[in-house]
Order: sequence, then C-alpha cells, then structure tokens
Amino acid sequence: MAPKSPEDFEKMRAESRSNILQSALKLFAEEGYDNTSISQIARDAGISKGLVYNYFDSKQELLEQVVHKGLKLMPEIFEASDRKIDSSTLPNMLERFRKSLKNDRLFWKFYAELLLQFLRNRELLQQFDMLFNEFIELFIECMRQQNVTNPEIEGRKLAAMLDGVSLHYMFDDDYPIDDIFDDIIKTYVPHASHE
Amino acid sequence: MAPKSPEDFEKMRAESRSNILQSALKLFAEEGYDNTSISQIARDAGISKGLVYNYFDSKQELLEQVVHKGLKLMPEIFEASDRKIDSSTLPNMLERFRKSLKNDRLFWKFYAELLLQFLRNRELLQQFDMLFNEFIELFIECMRQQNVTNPEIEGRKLAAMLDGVSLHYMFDDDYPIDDIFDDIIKTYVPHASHE
Amino acid sequence: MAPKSPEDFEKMRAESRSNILQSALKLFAEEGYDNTSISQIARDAGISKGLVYNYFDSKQELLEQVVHKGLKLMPEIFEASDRKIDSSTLPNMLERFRKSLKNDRLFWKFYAELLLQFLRNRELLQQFDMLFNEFIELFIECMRQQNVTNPEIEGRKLAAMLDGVSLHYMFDDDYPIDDIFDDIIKTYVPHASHE
Amino acid sequence: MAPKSPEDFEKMRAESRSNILQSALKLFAEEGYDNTSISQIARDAGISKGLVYNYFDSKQELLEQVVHKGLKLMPEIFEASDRKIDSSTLPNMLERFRKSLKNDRLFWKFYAELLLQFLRNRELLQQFDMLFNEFIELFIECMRQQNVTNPEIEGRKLAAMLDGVSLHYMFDDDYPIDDIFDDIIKTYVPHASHE
DNA sequence: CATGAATGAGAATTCATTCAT
DNA sequence: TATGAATGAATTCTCATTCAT
Repeated sequence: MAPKSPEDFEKMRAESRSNILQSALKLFAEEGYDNTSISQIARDAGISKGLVYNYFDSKQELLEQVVHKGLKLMPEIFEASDRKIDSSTLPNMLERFRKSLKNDRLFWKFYAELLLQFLRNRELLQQFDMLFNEFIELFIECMRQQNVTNPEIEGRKLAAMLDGVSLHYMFDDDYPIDDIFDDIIKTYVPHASHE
Repeated sequence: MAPKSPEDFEKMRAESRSNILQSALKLFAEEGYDNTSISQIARDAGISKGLVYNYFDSKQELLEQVVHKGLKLMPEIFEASDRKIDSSTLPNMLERFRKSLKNDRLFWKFYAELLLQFLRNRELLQQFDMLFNEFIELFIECMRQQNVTNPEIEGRKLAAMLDGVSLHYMFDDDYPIDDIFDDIIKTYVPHASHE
Repeated sequence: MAPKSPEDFEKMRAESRSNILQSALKLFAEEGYDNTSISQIARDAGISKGLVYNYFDSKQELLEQVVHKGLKLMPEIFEASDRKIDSSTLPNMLERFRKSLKNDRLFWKFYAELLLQFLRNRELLQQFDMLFNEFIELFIECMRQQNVTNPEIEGRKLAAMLDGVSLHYMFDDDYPIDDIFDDIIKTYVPHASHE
Repeated sequence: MAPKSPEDFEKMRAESRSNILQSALKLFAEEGYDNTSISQIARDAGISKGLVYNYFDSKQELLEQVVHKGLKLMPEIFEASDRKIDSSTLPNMLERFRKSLKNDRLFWKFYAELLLQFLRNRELLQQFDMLFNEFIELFIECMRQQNVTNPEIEGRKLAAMLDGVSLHYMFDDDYPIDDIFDDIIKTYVPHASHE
C-alpha cells in the first residue's frame, strides 16, 4: 500500500537477485549445471520461472554471474587482509582454506565443477584465468618469502596439492583432511614451530 | 551368396564398437558428457545414430564402457610391471605418468570430467572407487618403501599433488609440466640424485 | 500490467487439461493407444507437444487419467440412483446402457480397447478390476432380486452377453441393437409384460 | 552334403514359415502386436531377423497371415463335421468351444486382441467379417433348428454371450467357466436332459 | 514487477526394413 | 537361403525461453 521508494525497489531487486544466485549456486553444486533446470532454481528461490529472466538474460549468464560472485569469495580466503606477504601469510591462508573446505563443501564442489566447465567455455575461462593465476602467483610469492630454492616450482606444487586434496576430500567422506593439512602446514611453514 | 561367417560379423562388431568408444571418449572429453549427443558420437564415428544402440543399451552404458576401457589404462601407467615395489617403482611410475599426461591429454581431460560425474553418480562411483583407492594405496606403499615418517600422509599428498598438477596442466598450455615433474621426481626420489 | 490471478491460471489449466483428455480419449478410441502419438493428441487439442507434459507426466499417465475419467461414467450408467435394487433397477439399467451404447460409441470403443490393455497392464488392471467386479455383482444382485434359481450364474451370463453385444454392435453398423435389447429386457424382466 | 530335392526345400520353407507364424501368434497374444518386435519373433523362432522378410513382406503381412491361419481353426471348433445341423450340433459346438477356451487360452487372447485391431484395420476387417458372420449365422441356424420363436435374435444373443464369457474368462483366473458352460448348455439345449 | 502457461527445438531411444555378403 | 549389421524415421520426453496479462 505504502508507495515504495526507489531505494526500496532497488533493495528488493538486489535481494531477489541474491536469492536466485544462492539457489543457483546450491543446485549447480549439488546437481551440476546441466542437471539443474531454471524451474528448479526458481522453485528453490521461491519465485516464478519468468522472473529469473528478469534478472538474468539466460541460463548461461546466470552461470557466469554465479561464478563471478563465487570467485569474489576466493580472495577472502587466500589473500592476507593487509596484502603484505610475510611469514604468517601462508599459515593463515592454509588455515582459512582448511576451514572453508570443511564449511563450504558445497562451494568447493561447485568450484570443482567449474574447473571442468572452464576447460570448455572460453567466456568463463577468461574470468577465471586471471584469478587462477593470481592464486598461483600468491603461493609463488609465499615461497619466495621463505627463500626456497625454486619458488616458482614450489608455489605451483603447493597450489596443485591443495587442489588435489580438495578433490580427494570431496570424494571421500573419511578423508583425513585435518592430518593432511596439519602436515602441509608443518612442511611448508617449518619456521612457524621452532626457532 | 555366401553368408557372412560368424568371424566376419565378430570383426565388424569389434570394429564398430571400438569406433564408437573412440568417438565417445573424444567427445566426452572435449565437450563433456552432457554436451555430447548420441548423434554427434554417431556422426563422428561415421555411423548412424541407431547403430550406437546396437552396441550400447543407453548413453549411460556407453559412458560406463568408455570409463571401463579408460580405467584399464591406469594400471599400465601406475603399476610396476612385476608388482614388486622397490626404489625404482616410484620414479618409473612418475615417468610413465608424465609421458601419459603429455601424450593422452584427451584421456586425462576425460578423467577430470569423470571425477565430477563420479561425485554424483553412484553407479560409476563404485567402478572408480576401488581403482582410486588402489592408486592412493600404491603411493602410500611407495612411501613406506622409502621409510618416510608418515607414509599414509605422504602418499596421499603425492597423489593429491599429481591430480592437481594434471588439472593445472590441462588448463594452461604453458604449464611447466616438465620442470614440475623433474622436481617432484627429485623430491620424492632423493636416492636418484647421488650416484 | 496486472498479473494473472491464481483463478485465471486455474481456469486455463482446467481447460487445457480437459482439452487434452478429450483429444486423447477420441484418438485412443479411434486409433488405439499405441497408434496414437503425443504429437497427434497435441495437434488435435490445438496445443504444442510440450504442453501435454505440463499436465501429464507421461503418455502412460495420460492413459490412466483418461481411463479414470471414463470409468467415472460407468456408475452413472449402471447404478440405480437410489442404490436400492428392486424390480425396476435392471430394466432402467439396461435402458441406460442401450442409450449410452448408441450415444457414446466412442467411449465404448475405448472401453473395448481398454479390456485388452488391461489384460497386460497391471497398473490399469487394478483400477479397473474393482469396478468390473462391482458391475458383475450388480447384475448378480438383480438376479437375486428376481429369485432366479442360480443368480451367480445368471448374473454373469447377463454381464457377458452385454459385453458381447457391445462388441458386436461396434463391429457391425447394421447390428440390430434395438431388437436385441428389447429382447433382453423382455427376457430378463419378465414381470414387465404382465401387469 | 546330399543335394536337396526341390521337395525338401519346399518342406523346409513350409516349416520355417510355420515356425515364424507360431512364434508370432504366441508373442502377439502375450505382448500385443505393437509390443512385439520382429527381432523378438525371429529370436523366438530361432532364425535371423532378415529371414522373416524372406517369408513375409512386412510386419503387417505377418499379422495378416497369423490371423488367416488362426481363423482357419475357428471352423474346426464351431462347425459340425458333417455340416448338417441337427440337435447335437449346438451341444457339440459348445463343448468344443469350452475345451478350446481352456486349452488355447493364448489363441483366444489373441482373438480378443484382434477384435480391436479389426475395428480399425480395413484389410483385416474384410477377412474377418465373413467368418464372423458365418459364425453368427451358424448359431442362428441352430436356434432355427430348435424352433425358438426368434432365431435371429437368439442366435445373436448366444454368440454375444459366448464372446463375453470368453473375455471375462481371460480376465479372471477364478472365473467359473465350467459352471457357466454347463448352464448355457442346459439352457440352450434343453432337450438334452429329458429323454 | 510477477506469473506460469505455452512453445518448439533437440535429446534419447526404438524398431521395421534394407542390404552386402 | 540366411545372417545380422546398418539405417533412419518416428516417438517420447525435457527444458530454456517467450509472452499475455
């Protein structure tokens, strides 16, 4: 009844949009992109099918937006807040990653799915590539900090290992994720414990 | 006049079947399972749509057969021929793996795709799970051979790293795959360096 | 501007659903279940193929719904309105049946078709079986009313004869349906003649 | 090895043909015409799919031949061997029919299926119509023999009842077929009892 | 802004029929 | 005569997308 202000509308739009993205992320992660229909997403978001198209031009664009939103979470996990890399950066990052893996299994399943989509889809690949390289660069930088002999190689190995561990963890409910992380942290951050 | 002999038929069948599996592997790997239609597979194999169903009951079964065939390659890559694990097993395996990654990129792309399919599909998961665990066990056994402190953890880390490296390599055409492998071999096979 | 109200949608749905059932009944009856494609039904109903699946999960379910709707007509034909069986029940029923046979030839053709489907399809058989037995029981009850020596047998004979007459009538455009019915009524309702 | 004489070939042909017809009858009766594939028939007959087309031009023609062969059995059941109709014709016929119903349930199921096919298929209808009318005429003639008041009507009623009883019997494994037949025979052949 | 009915292109699957041998 | 591989048209069913209200 009360006439809504432009701001109200704006807020509603943002909220609806966010709901849709939320539902899409969940369903894409659980069922896979191809096995998720717009109807399901709409139903899950509690809105009508048609309305989805009010916010996103196509299913493909919805995917891209979900990815976009998802990738923005990555830096929060991996980047040190002060952007300065020091000896605590890597252990902090690893801890945050471990925590995220355990808490946001859904997101990481989706991330795994995306890896595959990316291998095929040029549009998505570009969005992702930059971030992906930043992420590797970050590890390389950490290695450099630690004065390892070959930071480029060591950084890539660490990145690969973490991706591999994530995959295996998603596969196997009994995966000893904590043991593995404890060990990785110990290995890659040896200075942390003694001297 | 002369009716075809059973051998003739057998040969035809084997050939067609093999063609179909070949095309299916290629397309599943390149486009993904869901984005590949039976029509495409048939077209690629140079046969009619209907014939595919002469050899495979369903698209799902075709996938399973492709997987089955693919998984048979794994042991050749990872297992020591004499089944005895000694100090040369791991370097041999790693070399074979490196070579396979570079030669059979298609297969490994597909393998990556499968990881995701597996996360959802119970049928496939079972076929795969055993092999997957064997593969991890193998690395653990190698670690045990080398008297590392914690073979269980070290084996899993190595397995994860190799999966991660494979993924990254598939992503990035400039990935320094040889440097990484050289390093891994050097790290995990320290004895190799000093004679 | 104004969104459609739930009532509007409800009305649209009911109408479309009814159209589809109508067309399906007609075509199943005329062509047989197996010889009728969803496309034909859609075309006949003046809608798109896909819409049929908006209302019915499968062709099989469409059949079941058509049957369900059709079977609801049966009681109107065969049951005495007051549920009490007396000497007028049978002649009334026979008259209603005669009238229905002549008016609803389509339905009865379909009913005949169904008999055959039923011989194979367990799902449908159950829906039908109850009604079928009720129908025979009804005749038996009428016979009992008339104090015939062996009402069980006589009831079944009458039921069989009516099914047979229906079939023959559907076959033969010159079938003397009225003569037959007049005779049956005279035979089975002897009291009608002498008061 | 021994060169086959033309007669041998002829006999083999006849035998193969008969096998196919046998299998087709069985499968059509059990599964229905539409649900039976040529492959099934060939498999059941122990020959190749292609060979079926050596004997029959099409599935439709195979159906027609099965019908043709089947209908030839009818006279054996219904006609008095000496073609003369007397007071024993009807009871004999009814006994033969009862026996056939119980022994050849498969055939009668198929006959029921055919009734429906006939209602749609002009080709088949013609083959059948003649026989169908002969069959009714036969009953009418029997009634005439018995000096019933209205042989035309009574004959048709008997024919209808027998068709109906057959259907019901096929439906219901507990159908009291013998009681019904005993009663029919007693009713329609009253003279049989008192001399 | 919101709804869900309606569309239609495309996918998997079946199967009668053909054909080379 | 006999085989079964191969074809392709037809069928059921799904779902992204449009549109009238």
